[in-house]
Amino acid sequence: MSKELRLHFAKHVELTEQEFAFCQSFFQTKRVRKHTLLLQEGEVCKYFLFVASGCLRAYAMDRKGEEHIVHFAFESWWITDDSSFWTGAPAIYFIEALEDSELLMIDAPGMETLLQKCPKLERHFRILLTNHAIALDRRIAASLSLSAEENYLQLLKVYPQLAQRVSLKHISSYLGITPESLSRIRKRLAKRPQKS
Amino acid sequence: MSKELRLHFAKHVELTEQEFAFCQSFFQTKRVRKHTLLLQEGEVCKYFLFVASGCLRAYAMDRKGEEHIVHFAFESWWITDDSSFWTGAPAIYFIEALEDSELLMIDAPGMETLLQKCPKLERHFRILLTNHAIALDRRIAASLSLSAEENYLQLLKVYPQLAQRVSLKHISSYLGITPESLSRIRKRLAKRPQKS
DNA sequence: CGCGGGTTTGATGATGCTCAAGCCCGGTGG
DNA sequence: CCACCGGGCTTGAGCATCATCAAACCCGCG
Repeated sequence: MSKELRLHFAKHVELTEQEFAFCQSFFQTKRVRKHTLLLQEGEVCKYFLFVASGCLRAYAMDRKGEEHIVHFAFESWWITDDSSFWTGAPAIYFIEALEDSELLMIDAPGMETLLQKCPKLERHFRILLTNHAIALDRRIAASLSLSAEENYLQLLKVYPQLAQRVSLKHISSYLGITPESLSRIRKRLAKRPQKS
Repeated sequence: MSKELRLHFAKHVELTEQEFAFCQSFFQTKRVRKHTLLLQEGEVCKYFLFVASGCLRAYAMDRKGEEHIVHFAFESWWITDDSSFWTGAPAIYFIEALEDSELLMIDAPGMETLLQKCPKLERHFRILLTNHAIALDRRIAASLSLSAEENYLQLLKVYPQLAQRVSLKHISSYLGITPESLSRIRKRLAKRPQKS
């Protein structure tokens, strides 16, 4: 299960076997079944999670009790409630497994130590966060300038796996529209000339 | 003008006078007047900009020629087109000064060298990017769950300076609504019992 | 079978958009 | 000093998109 983590780190830094073994020692592994709640709003988020396999979602709940998905996390992505994890503040998101998943977990003191002892990873995470920021900017730009339908198509272009793996309800929540609207959008697209 | 940069770095790392002097040597200074375009879509974004004073905006232009503001940058914030700056791809945003501004500029090779020679800054930027990601997540969650009016109020709560310094047109563009709508929102708010 | 979650469909309505006109105010030139 | 212009903001009327509410449908599972 840590093979995925090894490959993941290798994207931006080179680690020797020993170095990686050292890093790995900071993580616990966990297998969870679909629907497992890993974090609740209001708790302190103890772990930074690496998804070795499976799929999670982070969502916020508004005053009316509606859920709004802020992130999905598939294989070899990280997920956490950043503000809670890094500062110890109460979490503002829920995190839930959407499929049976294998996770690697590191807590905040572990993360601090890891980064201190293995400063190469500072670089790794800086690059990761930069890419993350690029993706978030694109999502924001898309939501500002596109219609619901265009937004959906753009999402599918970036994450083609999504339509297969995630329910209509969750995709609509991520897009900020109702399930009914997304259903109608799909219907329209289905009966329209489409490429590929 | 580099005093602001010094204070900024001091938020997350400690640098000696020499270290800072070294860092500083990587930056050029630039004063620009309101309305100056610092980056155009399609160009390669050569610089990572630190705003010592003043205010800039980054915006995307859609097919219809409408502008959508992705970020504002006030004093001691950074701004760039990340995907272009880090990878050399064509920029997808425009960057423009909204006020006369003082900028510190570093190019990509400079940035790489700086981070290599002064690894403490990896940490600084990682923390900065984490905070940035937190802010972006909140903006996304807000746009998913709030009405235009609630969104505007939330924005004012986070950046009270905004209403004074930035035109209605630009704020509405950031919120993803038309100037007309924001004008009506303000009218409604003005004639309603308000706190403070 | 029949239950139940997720999805689809339909009818109606609200929020925010479009287009067009008018207003306010600061700047310029006569 | 005033008349005029122009940009930014406001206001109004009609419209599009998407939300809401309610019902029906589909299909896997007990």
